[in-house]
Amino acid sequence: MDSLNLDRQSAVPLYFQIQQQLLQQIRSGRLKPGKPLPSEEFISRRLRISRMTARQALKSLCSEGVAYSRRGKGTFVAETKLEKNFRQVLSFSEEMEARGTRPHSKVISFQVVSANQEVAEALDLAPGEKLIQLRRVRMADSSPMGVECTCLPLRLCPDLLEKFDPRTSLYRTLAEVYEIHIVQADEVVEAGLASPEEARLLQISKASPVFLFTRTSHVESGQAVEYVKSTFRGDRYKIANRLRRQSDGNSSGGVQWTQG
Amino acid sequence: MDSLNLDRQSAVPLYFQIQQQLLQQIRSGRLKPGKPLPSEEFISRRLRISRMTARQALKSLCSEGVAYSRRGKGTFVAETKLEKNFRQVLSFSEEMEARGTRPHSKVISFQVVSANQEVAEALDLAPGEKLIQLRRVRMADSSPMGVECTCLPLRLCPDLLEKFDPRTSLYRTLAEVYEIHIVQADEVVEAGLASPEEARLLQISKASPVFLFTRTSHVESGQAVEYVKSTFRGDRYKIANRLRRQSDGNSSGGVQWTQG
DNA sequence: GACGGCTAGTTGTCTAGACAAGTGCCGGGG
DNA sequence: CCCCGGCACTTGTCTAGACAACTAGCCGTC
Repeated sequence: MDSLNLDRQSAVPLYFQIQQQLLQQIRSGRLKPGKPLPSEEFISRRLRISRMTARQALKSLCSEGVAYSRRGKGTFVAETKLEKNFRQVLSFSEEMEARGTRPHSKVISFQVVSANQEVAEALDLAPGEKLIQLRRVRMADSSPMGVECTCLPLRLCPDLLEKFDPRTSLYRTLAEVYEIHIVQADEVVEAGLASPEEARLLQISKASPVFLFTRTSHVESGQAVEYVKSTFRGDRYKIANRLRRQSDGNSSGGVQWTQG
Repeated sequence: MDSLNLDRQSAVPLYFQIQQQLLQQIRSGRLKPGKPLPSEEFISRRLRISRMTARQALKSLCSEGVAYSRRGKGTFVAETKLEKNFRQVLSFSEEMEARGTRPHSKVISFQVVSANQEVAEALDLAPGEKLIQLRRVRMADSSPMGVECTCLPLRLCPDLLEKFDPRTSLYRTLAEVYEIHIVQADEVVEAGLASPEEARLLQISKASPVFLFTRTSHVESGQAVEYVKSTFRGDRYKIANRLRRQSDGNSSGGVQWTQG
């Protein structure tokens, strides 16, 4: 009834199969917060695998914040109060879907422009180098949520204007057509007030509070390939985060820990 | 000269000793971003330990975002462009120190109050249960940066009013005096406008843009022990984050990846 | 009843291997 | 010149153990 089983022919690692099955039991509510997960010993005997492999499955759940371990006691399902928002910061599409609304975009402009100093600096471009600039209003159902302006060096994707359908995923197009695989981004968030143009596009009153996001995305070599500035409605948008503290003082989460 | 060495008599785990030494080499600049760390094989031969132990040291650096691994290539020091801000979201003390300014606080009130519904719900309290409430203005040098209101159930720390010096670290006091070890927090960030009182305390004009933070902190069992609401100046405060994308779909950072 | 020791169960750490799979380079054959 | 195979190196996964350290309950002694 524990419905743990393995496909040893599969290319999927054993620990990952176990991790996914446990995760599913947690998500489905069969394993409730605070309740113990099967022990490393139990899993390894039951599935006839090494204890280290079972351990790897449990530890991966811990590193995601889904579970926690206590020496001498066991591994337990973590509380899941913020589950719905957890790790969804800025993930526009996912957040909209979690709310049951369909995300889509309205393209304001999609064109080639010359880089201003700010973008040139962020993307390490030659002065006046050409950019692809894509400005969109991000919508949830028919309600505008934010304005987003994405800049890419033209030389990296010279025919993007023809090859990219702005209603699809930009990142997927970059990966499939140009072999540009973004693996990391640095992002800064500020609180500000909507400009008159933003207020009009977002259908809010002037000087409403907004989030200002500035993101620089990089490929594996560290080269910056994308610069995005966006403005999101403060009344409709929240950032949710889970912070974690490690015993030594280094955080495994996306943010460092606050000292009280 | 690689200055890796072990104290086998120490109670400190071997992998942790290695991790700390590598971390120190990275922080000191002897290992630069993009450069490879010693391979698992090299470390295990050099220190005469098992490869799995060397691996554990490297993996722990990866899980902290200090390094990253590429199958077939090696483990490398992560880029640190945003190092100063990276993972410092809401870490008031550290951010101030990074700017070269000294953080301190001005206590507005430190008293016992009855829980309102919002706090009672967050901390799972009985109706009307007593709280310790600490309101502070967070300052950088002599400039106010934010207002913070911290609430703790009185029954968990009955004599905190006497035992805690508000100029010291609250978390350290909770750990040392009451054995309350906070290991996780869920936080929500909103963009808003300063209220008249906040504007006065922060010395900004009314209706200036501000960040609103709401944090619920938990001990390992999942029990909520702290509820914090704070308001920080939008003109002085930024949130910096590094997002990382993994091939699997499991994020090691604190936030999930945005689809372009 | 209080206390202490024993024991079973659990996670933490560590060993000494194994094979798979991806990367980068070099050299040989076309 | 270009391509491809082989080789060295690396990380990813897995095995089958070992001992240490901690927890919780049980039981007998004081």
